[in-house]
Amino acid sequence: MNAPDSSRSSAQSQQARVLVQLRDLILKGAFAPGERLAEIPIAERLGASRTPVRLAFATLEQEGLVQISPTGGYVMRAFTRKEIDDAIAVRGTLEGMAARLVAENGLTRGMSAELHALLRQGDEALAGPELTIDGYADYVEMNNRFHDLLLEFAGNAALSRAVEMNNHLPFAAASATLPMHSSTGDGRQWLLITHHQHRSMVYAIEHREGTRAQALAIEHVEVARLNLRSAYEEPQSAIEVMPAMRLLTRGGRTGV
Amino acid sequence: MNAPDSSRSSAQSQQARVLVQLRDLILKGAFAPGERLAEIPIAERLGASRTPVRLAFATLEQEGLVQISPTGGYVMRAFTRKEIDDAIAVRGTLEGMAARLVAENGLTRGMSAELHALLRQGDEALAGPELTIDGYADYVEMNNRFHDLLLEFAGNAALSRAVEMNNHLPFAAASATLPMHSSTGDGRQWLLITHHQHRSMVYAIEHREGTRAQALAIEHVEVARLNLRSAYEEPQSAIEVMPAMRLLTRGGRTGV
DNA sequence: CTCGAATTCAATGCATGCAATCTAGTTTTG
DNA sequence: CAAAACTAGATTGCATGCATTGAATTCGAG
Repeated sequence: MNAPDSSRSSAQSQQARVLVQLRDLILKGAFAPGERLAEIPIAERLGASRTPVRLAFATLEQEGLVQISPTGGYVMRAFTRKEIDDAIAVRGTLEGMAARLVAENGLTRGMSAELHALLRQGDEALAGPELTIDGYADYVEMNNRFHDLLLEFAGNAALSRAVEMNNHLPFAAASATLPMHSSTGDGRQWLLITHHQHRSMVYAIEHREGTRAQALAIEHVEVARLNLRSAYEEPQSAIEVMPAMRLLTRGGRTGV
Repeated sequence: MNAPDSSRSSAQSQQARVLVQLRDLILKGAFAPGERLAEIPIAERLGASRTPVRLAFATLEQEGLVQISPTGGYVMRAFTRKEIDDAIAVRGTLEGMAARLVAENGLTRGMSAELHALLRQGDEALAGPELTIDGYADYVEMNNRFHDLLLEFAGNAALSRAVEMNNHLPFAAASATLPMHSSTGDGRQWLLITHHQHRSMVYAIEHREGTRAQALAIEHVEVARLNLRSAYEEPQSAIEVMPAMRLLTRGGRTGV
């Protein structure tokens, strides 16, 4: 209706653009769990025809964000707390494997330098007595790169793919569970803890302590679980920072 | 134009049928690595229009079987030996996690009975002094169900999804690396070893020995790695049993 | 004879039309 | 008044047409 032909000048294909925008909409909680995802309204909303939308649906279904309706079409999925918890546990196992691999294979000088640069970046982000918004953003950015780098250094494509797939679920990614406590006072405390874990992991990796590096990576994701748990206790405040909280069901049911 | 509308009476959708058939074609080595996968010939070959084929491509690309060509369209992927090895290692880690979870959560009576039934089925398949074709098929069937059951008992949907995704890669699935030695004399030896590992895993799980169960599951996939390695040494005989061997590149390059 | 450039052909990406199917609303009957 | 059946509307699944873009072939020049 509103002729959204803005950003039509984007050089990439419709298919890629629709996929990204639709995934963003979903993760922003634009659709309620169980809601029918009709092709035509979404196509109009994104300024494309039904074909790229349908393509995007196929991908999003693989990613686990939408479900195929038995009657045809797609339906917004609901996520239980257990599912998110389980996905975080899977991430812990996979990142633990990555850390162990990196420790066993050893770091080149360049790799080590990159990791230490990220550690310093984290130091700076957490330097002051108070955590600023910019410092927080810097830390999140550093955190993402740290986790990506570990996977890259592990040199296992299947492992990277598995983590990437897992991270598509809401709240399962490394950065997803950090933001919720940024404004509260103890947010900095949590970041100091995770940052210390990062430093320990680098130390363990550099000293070829594979088992320790693995254990640290597994323990590392427990912070994400704790943060998610506390977000559950204050849903109304958490939903403002993380709109995808809408996708979580209260009870134990997957939206069927 | 030759209108292959056989099996058109299948009740399922074109999309699902094309996806399954195309995946089968790929895993049977119908396309050479790097080969351009044109929509029209494939659509004609499968008796559908280009639309379902395109949909299937999107899914297969998520599964990692085909690549998007930078110029547009899709290209058959090549797999290096390292990629397969890495995928098997990932499966080991994930199945190790599953075994540990089952051990920690405990088995119900029914679960235990199911596992023991599979163990007995394996005993019978390997009973005779010689391994028959039927016995081999029974063992493969049992093996698949064993691994599926462990994942199911783990009760972690994200974990199941990760394994499922990983298994889409050729040779990465649990059953994929068993068949190659069926005809040779030492095939039975290998199956006896893996069967013993199954039994040990069930024992460890029943006794809540999570770490042992995990270690056994990780070690379990090493047999798959060894089998894959020996298949490399006799490529011409292996390619007859496993046509997907064609998809493996000799050198270290991914088909680019 | 070889290399380069222009042209022609084919294939993709996307939009849309059409038939089958599901949904919702309304009417009718017990 | 309630429940079931029928009808009308809308939506999906699929096929296909069209324009744009990449690839290959052929022609020409050095």
